[in-house]
Amino acid sequence: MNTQTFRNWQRVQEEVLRRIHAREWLPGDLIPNEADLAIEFGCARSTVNRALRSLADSGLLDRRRKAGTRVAAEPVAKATLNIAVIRHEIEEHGARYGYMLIARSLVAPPLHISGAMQTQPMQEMLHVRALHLADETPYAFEERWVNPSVVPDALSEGFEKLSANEWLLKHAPYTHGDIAFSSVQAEPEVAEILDVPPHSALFAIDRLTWDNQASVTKVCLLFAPGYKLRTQI
Amino acid sequence: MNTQTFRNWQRVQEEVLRRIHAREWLPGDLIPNEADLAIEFGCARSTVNRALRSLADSGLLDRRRKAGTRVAAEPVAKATLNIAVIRHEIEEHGARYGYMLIARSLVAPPLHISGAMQTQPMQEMLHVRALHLADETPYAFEERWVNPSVVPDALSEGFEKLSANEWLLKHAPYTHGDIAFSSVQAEPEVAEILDVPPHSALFAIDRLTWDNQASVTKVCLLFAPGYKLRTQI
DNA sequence: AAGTGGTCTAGACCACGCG
DNA sequence: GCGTGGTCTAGACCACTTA
Repeated sequence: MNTQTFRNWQRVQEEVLRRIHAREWLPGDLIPNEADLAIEFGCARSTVNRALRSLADSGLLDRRRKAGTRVAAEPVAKATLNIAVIRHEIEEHGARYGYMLIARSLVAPPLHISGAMQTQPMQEMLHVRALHLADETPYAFEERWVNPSVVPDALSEGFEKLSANEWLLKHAPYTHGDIAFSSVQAEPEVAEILDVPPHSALFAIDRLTWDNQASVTKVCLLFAPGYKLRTQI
Repeated sequence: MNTQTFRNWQRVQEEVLRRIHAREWLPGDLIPNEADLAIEFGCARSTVNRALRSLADSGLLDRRRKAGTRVAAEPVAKATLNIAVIRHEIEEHGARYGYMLIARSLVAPPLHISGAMQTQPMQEMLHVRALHLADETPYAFEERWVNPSVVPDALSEGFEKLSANEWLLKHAPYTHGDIAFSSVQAEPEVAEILDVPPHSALFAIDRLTWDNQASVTKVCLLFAPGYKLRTQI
């Protein structure tokens, strides 16, 4: 029944992709329903369903009950970024990872931090500043706020050898988070830490994670010039 | 059989998520196999399979035949970015979209372009430079190379009113692409176009798309300071 | 060798949302 | 109303990988 011995739904998917790409089915076109395609491909409807659902997830198809399945008029490219631990990212490039703690304190945060994290303005938070290095060269500066009422164990962790970046991933589960990528000019202090000229263009990743309704941690990572975040679409 | 009338697999998924999050199942732990979970949840194995497969896709579970399913020791956060047409991005923010063509020519590209696009060095390519505006303010500078042997129709398109960004999405299908995000200093010429101080930190998106083995287009988008690319994890 | 997840099937019921 | 996709089931076979 299969022309290959396995992954029949991928065969279906590839054939559908081929038809879209060969412009047999044009953007906006209604394609045959699942039952008809199942007959055509000689497989069960659920196999067709899996193939089409997967393509709809990637944005190439628009599916609506009763209205049927259409080729997306303007496919939205979806790029999936893997946000790994910085140590792994560096080691994957074949470089030697280094870590330096710059500061660690328990203080009341600035208002824009307590505001974003929705904590009481006077509540003390754990503040950690650290540097990640690749082959002894500054790679990324990390500035982080940790909510101690959600992660009390963090108070007894010095972050001297193990980065907060890595410690939190193992000890502080989160349910969801917001992430933003941007470009910023290096302030003099950060420029010195990263050993780059003042006002260099740095790649910034801002991340705020939540454990249900409570904020876990807010981090800003500033990457030295030359950093690129890559992926495929 | 369902406690809600629909989406039973999501109930299973949420219960598994709850157990991971409540640390009933710790990172690295082996969880019960599909058949046992199906009995426990009173549903078919394929329902459990869908729930667990979906969690494995998001990086929270590691699944291997015979070895079973484990809670990921270090969940890799996967951020999905929707790379939309710039016009839509601006209009979604409630701003008025504007477009200005700066230059359009057919020339032999620099070597690093023909190299990346794997075209013959002397082969002429369509070169387009344009500006996207939000509420009359420069938003992003677009510099693009289009492979005319893959998209011949582009030669008869002036890109005076409709941006290449938008035109290509409708007229030039692609099978895959590479994308990179980085931070760059504005060169004087670009700074003037974007109306920002020289050496401003710009957010850059580099994209190279392919139609099977042939490169379709290579584009560099430079966003004015303040731009942020946001998503959820 | 044996247990696990990956896939497929044939059939079923139903939520949704066009018309 | 009714066609469509969304989901679920019970069962089956098999690829993979570890023990």
